[in-house]
Amino acid sequence: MNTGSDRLPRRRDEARALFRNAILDAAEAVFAERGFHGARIQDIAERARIAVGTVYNHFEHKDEVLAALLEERGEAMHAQFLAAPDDPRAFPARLTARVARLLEYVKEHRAFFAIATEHGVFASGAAPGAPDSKTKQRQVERFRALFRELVEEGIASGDLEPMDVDALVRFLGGTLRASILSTLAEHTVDPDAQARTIVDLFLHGSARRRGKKSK
Amino acid sequence: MNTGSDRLPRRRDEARALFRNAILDAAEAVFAERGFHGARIQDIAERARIAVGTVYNHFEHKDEVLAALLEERGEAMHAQFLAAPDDPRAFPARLTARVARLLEYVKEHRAFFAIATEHGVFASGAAPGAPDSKTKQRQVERFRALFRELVEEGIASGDLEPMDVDALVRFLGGTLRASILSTLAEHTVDPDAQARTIVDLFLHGSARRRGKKSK
Amino acid sequence: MNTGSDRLPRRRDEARALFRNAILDAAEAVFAERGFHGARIQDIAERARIAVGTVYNHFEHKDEVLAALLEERGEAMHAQFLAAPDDPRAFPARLTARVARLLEYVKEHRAFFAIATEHGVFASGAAPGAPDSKTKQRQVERFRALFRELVEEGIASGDLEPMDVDALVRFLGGTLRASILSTLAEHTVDPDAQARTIVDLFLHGSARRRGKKSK
Amino acid sequence: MNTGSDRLPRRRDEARALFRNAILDAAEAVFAERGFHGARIQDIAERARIAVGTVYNHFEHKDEVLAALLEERGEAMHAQFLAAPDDPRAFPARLTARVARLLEYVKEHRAFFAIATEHGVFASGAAPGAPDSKTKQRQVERFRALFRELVEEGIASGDLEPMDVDALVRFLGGTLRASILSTLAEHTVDPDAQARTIVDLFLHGSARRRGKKSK
DNA sequence: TATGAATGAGCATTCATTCAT
DNA sequence: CATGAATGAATGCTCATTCAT
Repeated sequence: MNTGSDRLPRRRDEARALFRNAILDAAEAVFAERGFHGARIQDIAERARIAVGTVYNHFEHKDEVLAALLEERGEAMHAQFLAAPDDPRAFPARLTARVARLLEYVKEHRAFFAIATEHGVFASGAAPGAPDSKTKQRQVERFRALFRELVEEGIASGDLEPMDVDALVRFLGGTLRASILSTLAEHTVDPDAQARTIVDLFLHGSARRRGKKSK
Repeated sequence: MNTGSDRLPRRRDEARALFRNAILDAAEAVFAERGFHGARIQDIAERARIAVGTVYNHFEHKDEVLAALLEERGEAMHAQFLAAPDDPRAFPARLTARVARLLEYVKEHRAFFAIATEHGVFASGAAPGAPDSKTKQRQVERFRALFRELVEEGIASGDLEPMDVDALVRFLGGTLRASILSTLAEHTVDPDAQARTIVDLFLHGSARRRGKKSK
Repeated sequence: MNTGSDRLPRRRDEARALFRNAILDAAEAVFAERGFHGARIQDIAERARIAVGTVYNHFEHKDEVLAALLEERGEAMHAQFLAAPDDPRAFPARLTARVARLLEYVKEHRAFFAIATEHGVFASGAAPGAPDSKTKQRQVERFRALFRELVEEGIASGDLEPMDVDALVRFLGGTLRASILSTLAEHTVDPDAQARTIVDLFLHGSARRRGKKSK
Repeated sequence: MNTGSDRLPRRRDEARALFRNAILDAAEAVFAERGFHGARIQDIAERARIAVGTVYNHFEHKDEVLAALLEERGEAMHAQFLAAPDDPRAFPARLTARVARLLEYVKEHRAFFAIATEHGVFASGAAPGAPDSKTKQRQVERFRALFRELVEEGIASGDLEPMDVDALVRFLGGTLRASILSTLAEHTVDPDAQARTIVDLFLHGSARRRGKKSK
């Protein structure tokens, strides 16, 4: 299954991937700390314990480091938010499950989430001045599409008010963004409980509930 | 009413204010377009049709230009969002009126709103790498306090669910931020209608309403 | 003797001279404190309690302020060092009297002396980078000429070794410069005593005197 | 003697030293020509035939270039002035030998001597406005200490008048400074002859010598 | 391929000088 | 003539990118 000839290339590829990943890890930390402009390639290289030149052996430009970061880590985050086979069928519970998974991802990648929102991945308001790569736009679209799908699903199932889809998408993005960002610093919150709160607000708002409804 | 002796000083002060304002106007546009780091003092000066040195006759540092912008324009925006004597008494209508005024302000100062949110005025998620002046922090606190007050008022009046105040504050901020940012590009929306939609989402969420309640 | 018509002009001239002097006084202090390059016209104006523009009503350039300073105050210092009618006839006593007068002048104009030496007035080694005006050169020459005259007088009278005049001039300048500069900070020294020490070193050097000669 | 493993580092260090030296050489010339403030990093870089950035790869600030210059070249000059094993024992001859060595050094480093004196290394009268680094102060102290030592030695041996040591130190510094500076431009003088003249003036002053003593 | 020094365009800031009031 | 704000050339320093080793 593994011929001798491809053993070396494979090793080589693994080595490349190792470097690449180390760079992205470092970039994640540094971009989150200082923002895109404040982060120097030098800083990233130092944090990755490699030389500046090496960064340029893996990425053409500083922009590309950011793009790759948003692309690859965004892909993972995106995957977490996708519906899973075992998710409940009912819309509210289903949404809650997905949000909980997202929160769990964020818990492990606080820095990345900060970067992602800074670059408008969650709810527009992009960072002006930062590079506006294709990749970045695509990632933004990707999440927007996911949200839209979700909202349409909710409308179809009769769980969401059949109103302007874009408005609902923004509402969902804004709610998630604000709630998650604020927990970036805290380390204690339980993802499931938080997810329930978020979804409850998204679904029923903040108005006083007289009857028995909620949850 | 205007003695001869103070005529000159008054003129001078007016001139100073004129320059200062021109700089802030230019900065508003340039910061919004390119972000803090991307904005060159040169750009701001050119846009204001003055010389670079003049900028420094009015502000000590680039940072200070941003701080003054957030301070002064933020003050105005803040004022719009304050309760007005003629506002309705009932919480929902009251909130709607205030949001509508805010929207009207934003309509005239799209660029500023973008900057304000980028710097975390509306809902944290500050821009890393940007200067973190006292002024800026104060402005952020200011809005947070206003939101908190509003939320507490709503809880007191029985219109809002008596839950974690911070969570509601974030929810409100996130909802406003997302909704308003998305309309920054559009020129057509009616502030009142938009305000109603926003407040409705904030109060009753996105869940399908079976009964007759909403409007 | 004083017709009505010239009264006003005279007053005007006096006013001009007042301003001019205030500027030079301020410049003396600021140049001494921060050096030519470090001194900003602004600083000088502030110290003189006038506006920057006013400095330019009296001097064309920054250079010219320095030049005027060296010229006018140098003239005064020069005058002190000139032989006076009452000076003793014998060369050593004569030299001592002149040096004592110089020291007295310096006592009152420490700042100026520092500037003068910085600009090579006493013993070359000019400050590179500082403007090299005609005036400045003239002032330098002036003192050099005075020293040369003095040395030649000493040789003629048989009191100085008839050696290379330039070498003696430098020796005299160097001895004066070093001795005076070091006393710039101290406030206690008696000019006469110091003058005697300086002249003694200049005349007889530092070698141990066995016999009875000195003084 | 030279293992393979250290060959590369050694080369690198050599390269670094080469650049560093080129920068210091250039700085020596430019500082001497235009003074500290007048010297632009650009000028130094151009003279060294390197890029501006390279200067900053070797020195943090402009100040540091000057400091390194004073430190390193000053060290060498200092070394020349130190007593050597072969120096004569008798004070006058000993001093003459040392001064001659100093003159020889200066002959090769005219520019540096000018800078050193400008910054007060030889006899106070520091350049106001120029940076006042630790290094610089140390270098000044260093020479002063050397002079003091020398003077004390002379007093101990009975060759110098047992008077105020500081006064003698200043006298020596002033004499050297003035004599050397004036020869900076000339290229012909014989160091030994000049040293004899200087020391003779320092020891016996400029007064006419009747007897047979001198030399 | 990793390294890290060299490069130089780019930018914030200063300050001598001008000029309308 | 005094004033002081406007001007813009000049300069120190940074940092993305290149490239010889």
